[in-house]
Amino acid sequence: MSGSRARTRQAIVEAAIDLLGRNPAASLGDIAAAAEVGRTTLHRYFTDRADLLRAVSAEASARLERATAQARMADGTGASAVRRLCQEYFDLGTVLSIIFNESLLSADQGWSGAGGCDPAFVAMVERGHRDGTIDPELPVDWVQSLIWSQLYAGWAYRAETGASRHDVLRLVLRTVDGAIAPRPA
Amino acid sequence: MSGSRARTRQAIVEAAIDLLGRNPAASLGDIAAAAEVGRTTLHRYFTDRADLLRAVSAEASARLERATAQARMADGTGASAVRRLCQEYFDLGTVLSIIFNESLLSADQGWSGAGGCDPAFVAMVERGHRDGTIDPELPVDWVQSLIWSQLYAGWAYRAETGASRHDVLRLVLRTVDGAIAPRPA
DNA sequence: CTTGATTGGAACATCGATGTTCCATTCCGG
DNA sequence: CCGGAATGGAACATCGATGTTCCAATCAAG
Repeated sequence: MSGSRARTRQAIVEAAIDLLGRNPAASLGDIAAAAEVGRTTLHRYFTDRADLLRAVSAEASARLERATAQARMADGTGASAVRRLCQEYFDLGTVLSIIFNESLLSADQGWSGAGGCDPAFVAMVERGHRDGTIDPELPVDWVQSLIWSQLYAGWAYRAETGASRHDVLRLVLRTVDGAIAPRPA
Repeated sequence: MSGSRARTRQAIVEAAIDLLGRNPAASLGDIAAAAEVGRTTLHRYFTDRADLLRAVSAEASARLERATAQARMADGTGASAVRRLCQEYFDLGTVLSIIFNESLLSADQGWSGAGGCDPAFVAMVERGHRDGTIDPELPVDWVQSLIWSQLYAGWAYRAETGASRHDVLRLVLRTVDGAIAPRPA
């Protein structure tokens, strides 16, 4: 039945996001095991490893886009929008790693990772430059790189230290705020 | 002759640091090619892949230690010492990735990556907490994670944008300074 | 020049990951 | 209950990375 197929497929994609986020070289066998399906079943849904990767990438992009929309980058001061964006991205977890690694391989998406293309993001940071809430010395690209690296660092920090979600989010926001703040000097 | 052997060995280790830093799954064949030696020769110097990894790890640790000593973490204010440390680490390049990935696998070294053990580092940050140059709300572990992530981000940023060493170092230092500065509020 | 050291290449066996095929079992709606 | 859909496991072929062996070519010092 079609409902069952959809559920199985989703379970595989989710297991793949989890494992591939931690280790991009995870084997299909491990992914199948994590999804609690046979390796045969996995191949029944995704002919190739590449096929699975495409599905994972699509799911990750969808989640990223949802979080992005949620952040309303066009509202408020530049810095407050950056803060909201960090909050929304924070819970993406291993999806961040997926997007991050993916951007190094296929420069297909109009977004993220590499050349910092997303016009809404550029607009947000440049607005911050003008309204005095983001250090004008920091290029847009750099701010993007800063956000990604801090979100990743926060995720890793949490995994290492076992700190609470709330505490780590607090640290990330405080750090990013301080980093992008214009200098008094 | 012994001089030749040492030179060949060093060339292999250096090529390995370069390739493995970019891609931890690089094949021995690629590494041999990058070192401009035959794969046979590589195996003559390092029986295992594990054997080569040990040598790479040792070399990376040595370079890291040299840079650490150079930074004189005990001198000056906490923040100024952090700044010096970033400067010294900045040129380590792919060595940073090696150390970073390594720390996730083998928690043997008394240093770096994971639990932030190095007593000199702890002393430096706590000094900064006391002398008012480092935000006391940021745990020592977090400052360490911040430094690593920014150095890595800086390296990646440079590779992506082609910005000059000097400009990227400037961005890294400015960002870390701002991030660890105590908040006026 | 001669000799031992060093190297590169070819061939081979092994191993794990991958992808495919086939069959038995289980699940679920009609 | 029945029949098709969905699943899991076993077996097999393939492929790339790895590690080993052997031999010919080259280098470098005496």
